[in-house]
Amino acid sequence: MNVRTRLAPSPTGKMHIGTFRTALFDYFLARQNNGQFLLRIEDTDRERLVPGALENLLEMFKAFHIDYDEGPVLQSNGSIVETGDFGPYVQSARLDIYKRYAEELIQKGCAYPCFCTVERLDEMRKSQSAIKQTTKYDRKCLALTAAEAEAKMREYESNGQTYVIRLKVPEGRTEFIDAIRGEIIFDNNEVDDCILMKSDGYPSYYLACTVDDHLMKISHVLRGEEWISSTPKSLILFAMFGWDAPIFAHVPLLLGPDKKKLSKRTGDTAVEEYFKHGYLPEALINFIGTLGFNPSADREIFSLDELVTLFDLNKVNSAGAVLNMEKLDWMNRHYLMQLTEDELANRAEGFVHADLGEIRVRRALFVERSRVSRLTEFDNAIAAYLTLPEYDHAILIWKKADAMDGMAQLSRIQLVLENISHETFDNVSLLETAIKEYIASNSLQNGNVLWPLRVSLSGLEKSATPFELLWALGKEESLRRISLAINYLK
RNA sequence: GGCUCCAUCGUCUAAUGGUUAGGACACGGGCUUUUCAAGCCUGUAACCGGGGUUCGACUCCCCGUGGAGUCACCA
Repeated sequence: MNVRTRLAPSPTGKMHIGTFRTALFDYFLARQNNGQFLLRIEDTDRERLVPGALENLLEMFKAFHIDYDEGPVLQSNGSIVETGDFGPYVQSARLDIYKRYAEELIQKGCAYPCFCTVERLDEMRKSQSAIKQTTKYDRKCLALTAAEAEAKMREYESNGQTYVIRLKVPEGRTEFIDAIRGEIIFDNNEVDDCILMKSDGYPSYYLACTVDDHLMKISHVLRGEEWISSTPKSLILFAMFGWDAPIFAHVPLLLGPDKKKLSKRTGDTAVEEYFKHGYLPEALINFIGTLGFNPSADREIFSLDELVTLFDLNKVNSAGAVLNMEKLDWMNRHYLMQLTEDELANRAEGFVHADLGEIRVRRALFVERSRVSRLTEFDNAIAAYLTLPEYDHAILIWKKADAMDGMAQLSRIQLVLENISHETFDNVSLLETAIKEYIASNSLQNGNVLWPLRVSLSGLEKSATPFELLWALGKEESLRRISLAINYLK
């Protein structure tokens, strides 16, 4: 079987983190099987369309470097073009197709026009729920004979009135094997005669999605658990058309701390927000991609490529997953630690207000990366490197020494550092070796030398090691700060 | 409320009938160390309940309980 997966979002807002997780699974499955992963835009709800939503979606794919084989692609000049042989991939451009299939269904007696007003439908549902019944269409318009229905359709069309087309759900039951959950059975009595064609001429999700999944030869439908209860409608449609249904796999929900479907009230839902908070794409892929799916018993860190080879639909969990933000922070820190000086400077762009071309800034970022979790924290973390320290007597003096000793130690180390070459200053471990040798050969205590040195450089009670500070600040700036501290103690 | 799904440490999870129920985050302790991180070692902490099936159940079945999703001319 040629594996073809698809992500079918509707452009009603910024890309949702749950959508991204589904996209990841789609991607894993397609890539692992040398199949295709496609993007289809389901924009049939004209009222909920949000300008820029499509662009945001495509930008997020770019930001993650997740590529798909077919669908709309954002060009560098901002325009959108489609690739693939099964287009158009935007549903609003496929209206004639859906219309044709809706007519076929009416011909076959599998669908019928409905002329009920929204007011009547509201009333109907109200009285149904009043007596604790399942709310579903009462089939009033199904009582019309084919001829009556035909005549009424013509009448409505001629005087500009609108009507909808409904699915005529057959008797019996619908069952399917969910690739993640196993057998799921619905009694068709529970399935509503849902609308297939809306009064504005656009198809509903049920019709459009089913038709497109067939026409685009989708082999696996991966989607959120919230879709389980609508699956019978899709299956009924596939059967009516005489098409083979794809494999359905309902992935578990992403939950907020309240264990309910993630919502804006309890956490960030837009992928973009996570980028804004300073999370790295590789960390996000690792974190989200292993939520509800774990490839190993004793490993946490996986690259995108590793997840592609290790992914297994059978091993995807059924239960929802609460987002553990502390773990995301930990993972992000892990990936931050993997970056080289140059990479780090690149990633920090847009997050750090200092000049990233400056060597001191780049080194400061590199030194501080183990002390931050997210890119947004760097601005604060490197502040001490950019402005001259303001000393505090109590901090500058080591607990086991006094001001006299502190000043003496600083004066001595200042002389030592002056004689250390710029080459040595460019290498943290050489610097460390040189200073430790000086301490050892003069029978000094580490604390007596290192503590005031470190504080003279950073001005802080807690900071990176003096060796890292010297390396990041450079010889001249370091000596300048030491002099400053000596003067402060005088 | 109807229907459907789900149920292992606080959280993410491993275990596919036989384990002292493993790992990770977070938390506690220790090592390292001039401080803070990082790193390394280590501790606390879980099979929702009740019945079966079986020589043996976290694992399979049933019934409860709890949680969630869904019931639109939204997807």
